[in-house]
Amino acid sequence: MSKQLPVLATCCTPISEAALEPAQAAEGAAVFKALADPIRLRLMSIIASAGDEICVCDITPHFDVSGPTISHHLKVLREAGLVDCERRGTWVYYWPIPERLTWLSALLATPATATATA
Amino acid sequence: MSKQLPVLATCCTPISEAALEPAQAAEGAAVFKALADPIRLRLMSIIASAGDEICVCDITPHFDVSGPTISHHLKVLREAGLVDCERRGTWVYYWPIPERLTWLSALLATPATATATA
DNA sequence: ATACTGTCTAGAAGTTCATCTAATCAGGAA
DNA sequence: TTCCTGATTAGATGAACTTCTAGACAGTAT
Repeated sequence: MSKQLPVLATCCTPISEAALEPAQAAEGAAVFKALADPIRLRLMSIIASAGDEICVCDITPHFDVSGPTISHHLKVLREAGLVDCERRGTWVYYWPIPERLTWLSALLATPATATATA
Repeated sequence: MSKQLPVLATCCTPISEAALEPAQAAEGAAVFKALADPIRLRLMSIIASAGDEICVCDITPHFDVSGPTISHHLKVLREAGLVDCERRGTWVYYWPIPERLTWLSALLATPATATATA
């Protein structure tokens, strides 16, 4: 179930430091788009804060939308490289890819961010 | 030209640490949506890396789309609270609101982020 | 006042997106 | 095998988004 993705640089220059090249902007915007939905942002947060991994069956009850809709949103997060998953028996488990979040966080970092997170 | 916005908490719990409440998720997703477009992400980057402020007339030449399209995207960034602007004579100047970027960066922070930005 | 420049607003066209229902696939149990 | 449950895929619909052209507005200069 793993996806082949263009590998994002593991580190980057924050957007406040130098203007992004169009190609980098397209890459970054695609990942932000994956988080630009309330349900997907909550999904990401539930998965990322779950500790290790979490079963879809434990995710769905948090939401008021249909199962296929959750499945669709999980696919978007997967294709953005933010999470990955594996079927084990009847159930499918999801876990976060924290490098992706780290990369985004660094992209948005400002001089104040370093102080705030230090 | 300043906007009245619901004030985001200046600090926050990273999404990896605790699951976001629906209301927080809606708030965050709205800001991510503003950055989820290649042109807007480049605009944000150009404005944030300009030092102090920058004239629209110095922004437009970087892009291949029409003036009204740039104007529309700047409005989206403004309504997301990411930038603000002021007309001075013939020209309009934009500057970043770095607290907003700091907030987003902190929201996405992971344990690794603190190390990376420290 | 009139003309010119820089920027924004209004309205329209085409595209993308979120969501649903129905159907399909994967795996376990009888 | 056959049935049942968990999850995904397929297809359709209505809403939202991006972009354009045309027009309006703000300010300067002649």
